[in-house]
Amino acid sequence: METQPQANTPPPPSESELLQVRRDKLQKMKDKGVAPFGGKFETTHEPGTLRASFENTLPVKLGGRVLSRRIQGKAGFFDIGDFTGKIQCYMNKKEVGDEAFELFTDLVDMGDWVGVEGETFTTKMGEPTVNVKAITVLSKSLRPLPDKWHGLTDREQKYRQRYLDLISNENSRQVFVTRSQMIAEIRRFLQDRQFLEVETPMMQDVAGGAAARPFETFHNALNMPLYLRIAPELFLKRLLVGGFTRIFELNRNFRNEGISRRHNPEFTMLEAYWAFADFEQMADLVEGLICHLAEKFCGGLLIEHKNEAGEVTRTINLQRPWKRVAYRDLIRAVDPGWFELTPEARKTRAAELGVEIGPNFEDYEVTQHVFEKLVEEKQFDPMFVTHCPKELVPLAKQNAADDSVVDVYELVINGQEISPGYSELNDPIIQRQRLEEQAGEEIQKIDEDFITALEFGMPPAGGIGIGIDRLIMMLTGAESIRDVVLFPQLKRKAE
RNA sequence: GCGCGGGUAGCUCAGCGGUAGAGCAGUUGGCUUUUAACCAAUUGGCCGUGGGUUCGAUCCCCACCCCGCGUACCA
Repeated sequence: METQPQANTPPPPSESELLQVRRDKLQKMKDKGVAPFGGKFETTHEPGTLRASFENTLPVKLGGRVLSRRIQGKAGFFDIGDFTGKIQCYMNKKEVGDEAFELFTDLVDMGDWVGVEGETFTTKMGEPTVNVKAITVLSKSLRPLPDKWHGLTDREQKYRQRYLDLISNENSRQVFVTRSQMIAEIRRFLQDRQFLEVETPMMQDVAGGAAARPFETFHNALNMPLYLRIAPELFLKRLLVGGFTRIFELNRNFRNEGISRRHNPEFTMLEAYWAFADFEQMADLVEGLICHLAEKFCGGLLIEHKNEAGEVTRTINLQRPWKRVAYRDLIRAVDPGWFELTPEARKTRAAELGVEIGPNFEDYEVTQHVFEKLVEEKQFDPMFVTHCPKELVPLAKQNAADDSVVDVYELVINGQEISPGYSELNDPIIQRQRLEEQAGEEIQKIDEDFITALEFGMPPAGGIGIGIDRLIMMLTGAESIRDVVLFPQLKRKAE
């Protein structure tokens, strides 16, 4: 094969035409003395809120991004929007003058931020509109927006460039606004019940409070390794010891594990502790909280999940009271003779039931896998699974009548764990034994200072965790945790 | 890690051995109550990356990168 002559090699990559056109407009703005990147602009309204509580003949001043334009000769319509929604604007050449009108038609693009000042009116098509008297460029956009009709559908780009997703997809914007409002409401709900919000370390010497691999980092000045927390539990219990008898923390946890539809390496967890309460009261609290959120934000206790075509694919019924069933009863419903089998026979039986079992599984793990595959993943309406085997939950109190199980619930909704709740273990001697049994070889992972704190006396207490991301998924119908986390973790993409 | 699917214009998508297509966006005209505005014309591509096979590869084969779904591991 012959090599191409040098003269035929393509010219060096230049900016695409679309980008160049916008840079040219930027320069033209500067030439006309129009500042393309604006500054302070005092507003009276936001686009969405103005449209939602619209009145005619109202003088208004507001800012937003130009989302669409419909120009027809000597007049034109355009929509401006932000996280509150959008509103239509109208400009008439005769009213605003040639200069302002041509600035708008010639130099302002879809995607630019503008400030408008004018008076509201309703068009003959019935659309609430701002009749613009003056327009101010607040920020020139140098890149074109995604398709105005289809929005941004490429999953990778939605996650990597969330701002584009938020600009162009109404659903996505709504999910994150709702998420924010729900989290604010959770705080209000707990504060109304005299819970105190606290902050405990995210960088910990020993990553305790759950069974998960932590992220490791290093503090130079202290010359010591640190771990990002996998749970705040052990610090919150220290605060119970300190007399903070109703507390909660709502913030990020970090777990160095696989990523999936249900797992992001950093995720938001609520933990709350209520001294002198038990797991049953905590179940009542969680039931009340989630129903409150559903009624406030989802229009009731029937949560409909829809596919992209808008068809209802699942309805979750949150009507109270929620079922409360013992773990072992749920297993017996799958196989009545399960607990009469030998551990070896249980492995065989699990395989017969279609549950894959690893060769080194402990007996309780075999049962737990059967539970996860045949109970949890099939349970969509809320159910409190109570009295789990103690091996699964080393920080909870053993049941008074049967010390092989613990006084806990595991709330399952939408086929996944949403919230655990415990009667917290406050006996320091038993707590040490339980943690040692769990740690096995890795005994250095025991948080000795936590045990010391318990030895000073921790009040009996009920505790809960709520996986906020999964809760939001359930309430908004999102199928992936990435759709409720603004910037989910992705692999670096080579340039 | 393994399996399946995907990566083509700024965006949404066709094309699957024979000169790269459409809609939207953009550009140029026209249009003073439109709203996926409309009418006319038109610009725009390392067809994810690197190797093969072939006269010829966006298309077939191999490897790699990234994304999604499932599964396994971490537990």
